[in-house]
Amino acid sequence: MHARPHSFVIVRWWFILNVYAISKAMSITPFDEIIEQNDQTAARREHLEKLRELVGNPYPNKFGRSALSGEEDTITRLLAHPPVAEINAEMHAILASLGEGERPPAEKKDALNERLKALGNVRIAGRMAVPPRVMGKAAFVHLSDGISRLQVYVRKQDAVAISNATGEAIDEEGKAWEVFGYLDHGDFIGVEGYLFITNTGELSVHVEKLQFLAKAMLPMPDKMHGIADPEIRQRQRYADLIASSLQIEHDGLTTREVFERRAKLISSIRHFLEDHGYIEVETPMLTPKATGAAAKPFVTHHNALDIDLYARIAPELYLKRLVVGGFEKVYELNRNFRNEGISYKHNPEFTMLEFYCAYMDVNGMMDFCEELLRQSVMKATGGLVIEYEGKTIDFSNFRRLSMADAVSEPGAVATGLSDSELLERFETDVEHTLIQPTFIIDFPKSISPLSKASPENPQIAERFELFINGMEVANGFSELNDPREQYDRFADQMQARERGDEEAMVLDEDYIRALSYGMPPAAGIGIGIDRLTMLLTNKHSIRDVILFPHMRPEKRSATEDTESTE
RNA sequence: GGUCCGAUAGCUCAGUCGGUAGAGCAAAUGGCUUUUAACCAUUGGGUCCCAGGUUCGAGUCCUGGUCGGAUCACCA
Repeated sequence: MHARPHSFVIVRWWFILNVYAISKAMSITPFDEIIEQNDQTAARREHLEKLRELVGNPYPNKFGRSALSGEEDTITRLLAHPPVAEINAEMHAILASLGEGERPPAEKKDALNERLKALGNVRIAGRMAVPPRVMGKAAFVHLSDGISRLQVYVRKQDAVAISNATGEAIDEEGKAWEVFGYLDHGDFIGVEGYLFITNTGELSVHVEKLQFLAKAMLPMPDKMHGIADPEIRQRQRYADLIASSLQIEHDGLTTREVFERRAKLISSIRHFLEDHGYIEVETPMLTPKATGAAAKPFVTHHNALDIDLYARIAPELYLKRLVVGGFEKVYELNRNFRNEGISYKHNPEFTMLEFYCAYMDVNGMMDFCEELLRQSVMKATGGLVIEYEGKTIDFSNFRRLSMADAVSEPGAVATGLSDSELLERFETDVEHTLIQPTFIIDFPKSISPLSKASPENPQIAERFELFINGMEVANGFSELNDPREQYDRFADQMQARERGDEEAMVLDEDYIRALSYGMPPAAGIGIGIDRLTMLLTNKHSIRDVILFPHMRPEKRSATEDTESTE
C-alpha cells in the first residue's frame, strides 16, 4: 500500500471526489451508492486491485474454450462429450457400488485417469460456484456455466498464471497461487489442464494455466437458501438466476428451469403452428385505438404526429384484417398491455398467443386447441399429467360444458337468468371449481361483441373459454365477419361506454371497412402463455414465470426527492 | 382499495415475562498438497424498517407511517 506514490493517491482522491461532485450536480446516483458498501464489497475491491497488479486488466476481452466436443466447449458440452461422459458414467457406477464414506479403489480410478489424460488438455471457463476450498498449497473450486458445474483442482507447483496484458504465461514461481488467493466466490476464471478423477471419485480439471476473467464485486447469494425475499428474486432476476445455479438443494424447478420450460413451451407452440401451415406476423403494439378486447389501456403520446397512442390490449382486429387480406392461417405470439390491477394472475404486460384459421368454426378450433395444448404440454413437461399445487391436472381429456349447464350443475336448474346474472353466477360459483381442462361454451351474445351467433340460437355466441385450475387460459370463437352486424355490435358497445362502462369495446371504423372487403368464415383464439406456464411449472404467481415482472420503482436514498423514475 | 402476516449482521434466521444483541453461512488473519455444505483456530461486523408514545429501562408493548408477501374484489 505505502509503495504507492503520493501523487497517485492524491490524484485518485481528487478523481473520486470529482466523480462524486459530478454525480451530485447531475443528480444521478453515485456509483458507490448503487452497490451497498460493506466489509464484503471492500474485500472484493481490494482483491480486484491486487489482481490488477498481478495479471493486468482484470476485465479481459475473451477466453478461448476448447473444442473436444467439436464445438467450443461449455462445461455442459464438455461433460456430455462421449468419452468424458462414458468415463464419468463408469466412475459413477463404481461409486454407486460403494458403501457410505467408502472411496473408489485406486487401481480402477487410475485406469480411468489414464484414459482421461489421453484426451489431452481442456480449456473451460465459468463462474466460481462455491468459495474455493484452500488447503495450504492446493485448492478445489467448482466452475459453473450456468447449467452444469465442474470441479477444478489448483496445485501451487503445477499452475501458472496467464497475464491479461500479454495473453502469455507469467514465468514466475507461485504467481498462479497468488492470483488464486485473491479470487472470490462468484468470480469468472478460465483454466487449462487435464481431466482426472479425485480420490473421492469426482471428475475434475487439474489446472496448468489459470486466467482471471471477471470480478464479482457483490457477494453471491446464500448457497443453501438462495434468495428468500421474493421481491429481490423478482427485482434482481440476475441474482435469482445465479442463486438457482449455485444452490445445492432446492424444491421443485430452479428459476432457470422454469424459464427453460417456458421457452420450450413457446418454441413447441411455434413449431406446431408452423407445421400446420400458420404464418407468424407482428402487428402494431402502439395503436391509435385500444380495441379488440375489454380492458383499460396504457396511453402514450407521439410527439411528431401529436396524437395519443395506446399500447395494444389485443392484436385481434389486426390479425383478422390479415385474414381478410388472404393470410388464411395466421398467428402472433407477443405482448399485450392492460392498465389494470396486478395480482398473482395479472401482470400489466402479458404474453398472448392469438391465431386465426379461415373456414373453421368454434368446434374445429376447440379440437385444434386441444391438440396444440396436448403436444406442447408433452414437449415442455414430458407428459400429459401435471401436478399443480397438490392437484393432478390431466391434459389428455378436455370437457365441454355450456355455461348454462355449468351454472345449474350443482343442483338447481338455472332458468330465466339474464345474461349478466348468468355470467355472475358462473364467475362466482363455477369458475373456481373447473380444475381439469374444461371448455365453457355457449356464451351470451351480448358479452361477445366480436363473435358469431350460434345458428341454432341467436342469443348464444359461438364462443368458448378454456378453464384450467379455475383460471381462464384461452378464449376463442367463430369470428363475426358480417360488417353490418359487427358495426351494430360496436355501436352497442359504444352506448355502454357512454353509460360509463370504461371497458366496453371501442368502434374501429377501419376494421369495419376491412370486413367490408369480405372475410371468409374463420375461427380464432387467444391463449395466455404466462398462465399456461404457471400450470406447467407449478408456480402460484405469474411473477414467477415472467423474468422481469412489473414492480414499483426502487427507492434510492440519493435520488429520492430529486427524481422519481417514471 | 379491504383483511391478515412480515421487516434483527452481507445472506438465512433465533431472540423467552420489557432488563448487556445471538447462531450458521459469508468476510478478514493464521494453519493444512485429493477437498466437496472441506476442516481447525482467531478476529471484525448491528440506524433491530421509519417517526412518535408508554416505561427507570423497548428488538420486544401502544399509535401512525414506509416497504414487502398472502388473500378478497375488477381485469386474461
